[in-house]
Amino acid sequence: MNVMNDSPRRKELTRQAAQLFVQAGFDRTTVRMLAQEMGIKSGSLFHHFRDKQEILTAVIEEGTQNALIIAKAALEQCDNSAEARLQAMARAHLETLLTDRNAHVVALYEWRRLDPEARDHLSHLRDAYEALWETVIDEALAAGLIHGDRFLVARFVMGALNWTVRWYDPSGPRSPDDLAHELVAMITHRPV
Amino acid sequence: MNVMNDSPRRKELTRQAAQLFVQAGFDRTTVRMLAQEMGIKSGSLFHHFRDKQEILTAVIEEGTQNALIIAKAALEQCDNSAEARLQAMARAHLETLLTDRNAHVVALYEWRRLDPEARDHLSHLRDAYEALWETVIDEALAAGLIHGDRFLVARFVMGALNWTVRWYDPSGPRSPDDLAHELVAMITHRPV
DNA sequence: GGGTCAACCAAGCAAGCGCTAGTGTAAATT
DNA sequence: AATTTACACTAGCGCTTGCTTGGTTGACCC
Repeated sequence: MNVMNDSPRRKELTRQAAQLFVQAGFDRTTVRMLAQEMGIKSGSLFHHFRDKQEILTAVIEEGTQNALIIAKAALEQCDNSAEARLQAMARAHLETLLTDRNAHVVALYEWRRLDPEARDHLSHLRDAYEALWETVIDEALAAGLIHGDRFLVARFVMGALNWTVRWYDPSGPRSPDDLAHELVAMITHRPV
Repeated sequence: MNVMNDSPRRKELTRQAAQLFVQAGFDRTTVRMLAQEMGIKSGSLFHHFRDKQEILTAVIEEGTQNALIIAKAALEQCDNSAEARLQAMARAHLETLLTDRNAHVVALYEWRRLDPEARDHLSHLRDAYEALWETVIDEALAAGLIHGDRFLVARFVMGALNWTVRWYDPSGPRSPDDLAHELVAMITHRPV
């Protein structure tokens, strides 16, 4: 076994693992399947990852970290109005859900497969992301753009967005920007 | 092996299976675990179910059918206004999510473990349920209560509701009725 | 030009998996 | 009284699983 560095090789392997985890689910993806997809033998896998669990952790960590980066960038670039920031967050969320789709689907469906330590570590990453949302929601509430409980609104909105991985078809007529706009319009009490 | 009747015994076994599926996930729940929970030996399990897959199907079918029944009853009992019907649906949805929580969590997380035939059969049940939602949403649109695309609104709302299984704590201060009210208020452009 | 090291392989172990075959038995049915 | 039915048991087959072991390869370093 090896150290748990983040070599470029390992990053590529993580990307491929994500794809298989989406297709078959974590439990049904065997180390032999993973190895074959990576073009190596199953034994060699354990040179890069301590065990199968660590591959799952790597996949989810990668996706969550990207989401955080994209969301922060989106907030820095957009206008300062509460509505613009709300929409920027929604769009960023949907875009990550698309570009890192595999990783996020894995995070949504296989979270419970993480062992307690990994779950604890990744929870902090996710909390940092959700904190961004709550900030933006607070601003929208303060601006009178939306009403209600900040906790509930944040969770309703994230639920609506995360659910899109179930039905959204990227090759369809609707763009992520489109969806973000519709969602913001739906919850906005002051039409613009 | 036996016929696939719906004896009371089988119903009870299905309920217990749902619990284990939630705790460990379908793939990690072994037939030996199921049997032990049911107080029998693993071989005896196959007297009641053709195979492990059929247990999963039974769990999901049970939950979905209940959701349909409860939603229909809620719509029949409530006022005729678009808003009352919208809220009745939301509340019914949240109540099923609570009373049949195990079955619904399984449906949400283990849907992909179903074989094609079972998935096809259960899809129709689910479609019937979602059709109820679209009717109610259409009425709300016609009444000017909400705006936007019926398809998108329906999916956003169901996403927000289904996401509650991730964070909602039934022992907390908020009732399902409470949540339903907040959700309807959030998407309603004409405050009441 | 000996040493180091990441990367890989071949072979296989121990455990656990879903499921089957064959049998026993008490209650219900004829 | 004879037969069927429902439900449970024991024993284990055949297979797959995650992971380990011991060793090879080739690129780079002083």
